[in-house]
Amino acid sequence: MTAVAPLETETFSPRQNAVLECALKLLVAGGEKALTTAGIARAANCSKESLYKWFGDRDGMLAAMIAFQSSKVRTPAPRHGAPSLEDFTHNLRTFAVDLLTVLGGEVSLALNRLAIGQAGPGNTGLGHLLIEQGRQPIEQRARALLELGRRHGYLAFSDTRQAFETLYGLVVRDAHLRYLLGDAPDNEHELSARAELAVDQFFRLYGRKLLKD
Amino acid sequence: MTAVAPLETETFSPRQNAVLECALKLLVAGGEKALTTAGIARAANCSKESLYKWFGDRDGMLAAMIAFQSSKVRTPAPRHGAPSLEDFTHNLRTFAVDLLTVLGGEVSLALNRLAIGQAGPGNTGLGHLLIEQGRQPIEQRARALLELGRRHGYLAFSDTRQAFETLYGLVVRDAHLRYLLGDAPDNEHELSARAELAVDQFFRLYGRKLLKD
DNA sequence: CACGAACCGTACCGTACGGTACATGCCTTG
DNA sequence: CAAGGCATGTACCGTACGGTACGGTTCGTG
Repeated sequence: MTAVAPLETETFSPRQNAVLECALKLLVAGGEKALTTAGIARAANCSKESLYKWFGDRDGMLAAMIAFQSSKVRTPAPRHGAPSLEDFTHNLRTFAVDLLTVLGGEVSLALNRLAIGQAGPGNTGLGHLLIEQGRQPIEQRARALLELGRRHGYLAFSDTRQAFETLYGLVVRDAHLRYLLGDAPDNEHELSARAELAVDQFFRLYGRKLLKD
Repeated sequence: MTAVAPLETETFSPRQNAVLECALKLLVAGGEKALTTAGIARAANCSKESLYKWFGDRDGMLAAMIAFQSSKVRTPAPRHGAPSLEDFTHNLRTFAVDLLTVLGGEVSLALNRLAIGQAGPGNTGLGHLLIEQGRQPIEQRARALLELGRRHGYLAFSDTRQAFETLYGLVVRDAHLRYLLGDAPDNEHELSARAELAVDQFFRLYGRKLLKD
């Protein structure tokens, strides 16, 4: 099919991007019930007919919103070279804080709530889309980071996926679900404290014994 | 307030329980969109008027469903006494498997999807209810288990909450969210393997060095 | 300038839902 | 047996949404 598509920035026109941005704002502000076609058209100063012309139907609109949001996020590649143990630890902590920040972000929460609310026995489309577009980049970045640490002798593991999932669990715990259910996200101080503790625990599980005593 | 209420099975009449059971079945089968008042009345052979008489409105119905479901779950208290290390390890693994099984259960997933879909900027009612009714018992059971292990010298920690959250993260990882988004739950074999690994990791973080070499 | 494409705003249609009202029937109670 | 409460089932109402159709406007193009 479209296996040769080289750039994913061209999936939508600027006008459509603006409309999707408005739709995201609406979703964040009022949840799924506030995301009506009429509401989007009114907020974006466009006609419903254009919405249906561009996105097909409401589900296409939701999928487009997910794709658009994921296209906005650039996953910063960790600068390679030869990081010291301190650098690498700092990288891990930064990743942990970034992860918690992203998961607690308004737009991410709204889209996750949307996909989860839609998910049912048969409706796995949005969910899988969200996993693909939102989760995979994070996992790729984390796996690259972990393997970098292994190459430099700071970490020891055989299964990258297992190591990543452990790190994810230590960092996120049940925070994501609490956020989704409406709990107020933690402040920046708690966030970094959690990240530090999680990375510390992760090193005790997967770090080579380069740490003091 | 009702601190002396010995039995919480009396919150709803048997007839109402049957209706709630039907409503849960509908929710599990078809998601939130299938949970209409007319549908519930038809499936339960009752009238809409009775529904509104018993539960007030639709939100009251949802809250009653959560309360009813949580009232069905009995948290088995770990048998006290003096467990050996093997017993205690087995208890932890059982807890881990139970936790994953509960979180992956159809009813739990459906209710969580419902509450998450409803959750928004102001709508935190159902979410908090779900946290209180569904989460607290599990946490209490786990904390009791952890402190039992500490009393017997198998574990060493100062902050029970921190230890519990670590155990939770190691056991659950991102499984709950994947379930919620529509991923098929893991089979029993994967489940117990995950539980075993998680408990092993937890011992390496919080266990006294009673493990071999 | 003339033409056409794209788009906006609005009006419209069918449907489906939450909630209410009412008529019928069952079952307890005096 | 009579009467009243309680539940069922159906019909009904207002509303709001997804989706479509249409007239008017803007803008690029030959």
